[in-house]
Order: sequence, then C-alpha cells, then structure tokens
Amino acid sequence: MITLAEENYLKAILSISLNEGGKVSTNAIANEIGTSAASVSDMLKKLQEKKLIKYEKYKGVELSESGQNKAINILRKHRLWETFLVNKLGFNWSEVHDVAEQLEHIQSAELIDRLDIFLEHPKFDPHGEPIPTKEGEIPSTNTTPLNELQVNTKGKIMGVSLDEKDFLDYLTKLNITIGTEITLLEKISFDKSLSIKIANTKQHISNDVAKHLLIKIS
Amino acid sequence: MITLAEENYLKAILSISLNEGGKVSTNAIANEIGTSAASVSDMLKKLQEKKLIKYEKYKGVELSESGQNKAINILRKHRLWETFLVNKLGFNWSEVHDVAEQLEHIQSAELIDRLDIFLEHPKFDPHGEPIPTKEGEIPSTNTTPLNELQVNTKGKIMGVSLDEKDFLDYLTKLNITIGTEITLLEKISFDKSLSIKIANTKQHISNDVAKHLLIKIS
DNA sequence: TTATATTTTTAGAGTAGTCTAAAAATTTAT
DNA sequence: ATAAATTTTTAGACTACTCTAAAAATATAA
Repeated sequence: MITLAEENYLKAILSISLNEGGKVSTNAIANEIGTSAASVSDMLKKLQEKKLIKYEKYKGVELSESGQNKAINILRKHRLWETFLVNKLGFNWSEVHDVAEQLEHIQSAELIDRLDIFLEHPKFDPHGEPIPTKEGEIPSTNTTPLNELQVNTKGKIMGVSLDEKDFLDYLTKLNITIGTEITLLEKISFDKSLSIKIANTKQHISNDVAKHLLIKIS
Repeated sequence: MITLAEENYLKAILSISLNEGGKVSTNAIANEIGTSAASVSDMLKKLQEKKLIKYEKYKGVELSESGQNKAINILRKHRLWETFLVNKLGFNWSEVHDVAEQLEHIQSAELIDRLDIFLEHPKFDPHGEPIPTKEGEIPSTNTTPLNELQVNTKGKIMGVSLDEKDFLDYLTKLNITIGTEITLLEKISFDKSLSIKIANTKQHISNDVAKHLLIKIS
C-alpha cells in the first residue's frame, strides 16, 4: 500500500522531471514539497525499497516504471477532479487547486472511471493542461510559452502552466483565459517584459507571466 | 486543525450515541473503529484536551457541542457524497460506502455547499438516511424497524440502517429497495424471523435483516 | 589543484497514532 | 459484601514521517 506522503513525493518527482527533464535532485524535491532535504533523503530510501524510484545516493532520482504509472495516475485524478469542480460545480479556475490536491488521493479506480465518463472523457483540464489517459499517456499539446514567441506572431492561448490563485486571478483581470486570441507586439529586452494585443487592446505583461501562457501559433 | 484519526473517532462516537443514546464506552468505540481499547483511551485524552468531547475516566464519553458539530458535518459530507456517487456517477447503493468514507474527510466547506446545490439539496441519501442540514440538524424520519411492527401491518420501506455491501446486495436480490411496499404476515417466535409480502410474493427473512429495514406504516 | 561553497546524507530526536501486556477501577454475581 | 469477571487505563514499545545539526560527498572557482 502506498501512503499519502509517498504519493506526494512521486507527484513532485514527476512534476519536476516534466518541467526540467533528466534526474531530479534532492533539493528540488524538498523545494517542491516544502520540506527539508533531510526528510527527502529519508523518503527516497523508502521509495527505493518499494521500487517506485531509481535512486543512487548523491546522483539524483528518477521514477521507475511503476512509480511513473502511479504518479501519472495521480496527475490524471487531479486534472479530472479540477474539471469536475469547474464544469459541474461552477468553481472558478483559480479556486480548484487545493481541493483537487485532496481529491487526487482518493483510492478507487472505479470512481475515476465513472468520473471520466460523467465528464464525457475530457482531454484538457480547466487550465488547458492535458489529462493523462487511463493507460498513462500524457498527450502532447504542441504549444509554446508566450515569451518564446517572435514579435508579431499571432496565436491563441491554449493553457497555463501554473496553477496558483494569484496568477489565475490576475489573468482573469487581464481578460486572459483559455481560447483568448493574442498577438505579441514587442519584447522589451531590458526586463524581458512583453507588449501584447488582446481583443484589440494593447497590454503589457512581465516575463514571469508570459512564460506560463501556452500559445498555439495561428 | 483536526486530524483524520480524530475525525474518525468523532464520527464513531456520534454513530454509537445515535444508535444507543447516553454516554459511549471505550469498548464500544474500539469495536466501531476496529482498534484496541488502549488506543481509544489514548485518543480520548487528546480529544478531551481539544474540547471535542466530555470525558471522565472510566465514566464514558459524549461529544461536546463543537465535537458534535464536527461529527454531524462529517455525516453530512458522507451522505452527500453517497448521493453523488449513486445519482450522478451511477454506482449501486451497495458500492458507495468505502469511497464515501474517504471523501467525507475532504476539507472544503465551499465544496460541500456546491455539491449540495448540484444535487438539488437532497433530503435523503441512497439508503434513505436523512442528510444533516448545513446548520447541523438531523431531520427525524418517523420510521419503525420492520421487526418492531405488528403482524398484518402494511407499510413502505423508507430506508435501511446498515450500509454493508453483503446486506444491500441481499436486499436487492429480494427485490427490496427504497419505496418498496411491504406487509408483515407473520412473526416466528422461535427465531424471531418474519414472513413478509412484497409485490404479491411471500418471502421469509431473519430478524437480523428485518431490524435494519425502516418502515413507514401506511 | 587545492580551497571554498553547495548539496546531500546521517544522526538523533520529536509527534501522531498504533500495539500488547499489565495494573487499576468498575460491574456482576454469588 | 466480598470474590470474580469485565472494562478501562497506564506503561512501554513500534512505525511513519518530520525536524535540526553535523558529517560526508560533490561541484565551483581562484
């Protein structure tokens, strides 16, 4: 049986390796989970014994096949629950993360199968992130972070790569949501901030915001 | 903050006192939770310190007002989730207990408010048990266990007071469900078993089954 | 390439919850 | 009303997870 703490470690390792690729460091995990490096070191030993990770002391860690399956399943559950909370219960996209973090640990494959059916097999969650399939595939989205686009490129916002209330509420204030058409007007080299056009209105956003906006070029 | 274990103790104490009334014994709790009396004794001290129960050594325990509020809220969550699982996800009434036992611990008042709205403010769960209100009222049902009825009484099954798979599957096999019209034909004094009539068919059930069938006399 | 800084691990300890065995209190029965 | 049975509590120990402080390993930089 897998414990709640173990599930959170697997999830953290998956999340980091999806963002950075390659082996994951002890410190990166500690930072992601909000715990000490010592605790992480301890837990890595346990996960190693359960064959959920491949781990060599001082050399970093990666998920084993069974560990990756478990982690992807948690991600699937998280994104399905977020979809439920927004599409069925009427939550705002900025309000669902914390509750989904609890719901993702509910143990029942049947429940998730039925939830998936009830939601009519959604492909993306309310933040535009792809929902892993039951078989553990994470569909790729073919999008580019806004800050990597060339000036004068036009595109559509397909998703956001950060699920934090303040960020999402700020986007809402800027009239930015999934599906919004956007044009990159200018890149300021000094602070990497961007001028953009949304619904014929010119706006200015920081690089920190832009890098979490996933664009499909049109 | 209240822990998962503490929530389960409060729930157990509420459940026992709803069934038996009066103070609850250490052994009764140990039995309900499936743990040792020693563990219960330990936990009662902690709950006492948090003012969730009124407890005197060797004298039994009852919920404090705040403890009762918390326990009733857990019961409300359990029954709302069971309703969701059956009414929206299509689970059978015999399959929902274990998942609801997990879901009842999700911490979010907003979630439960919205779930209640989504389900259109159900008054009863799939087993006919009343769903406590947000204010902590448990509506009374005015029903009588089948085994306490007099011979030749006619009535309707309004609920069942036991949420166990085997029991519920057996009822389904007997064509017994919420709303079923039933007539008590005969009480066998030897083993307290009963002859009943359902949909013009005569059937025979044990006292153990009958006592969990809640009847409204018609 | 040797010293310094950073990262990671180990050591030792604390909390929450559990257990068994034994002691203490209460209840029941003669 | 005292002995026996039952219930409850205490004592001591174990697991899972966490922490801080110190030691060990690795990476960086003069």
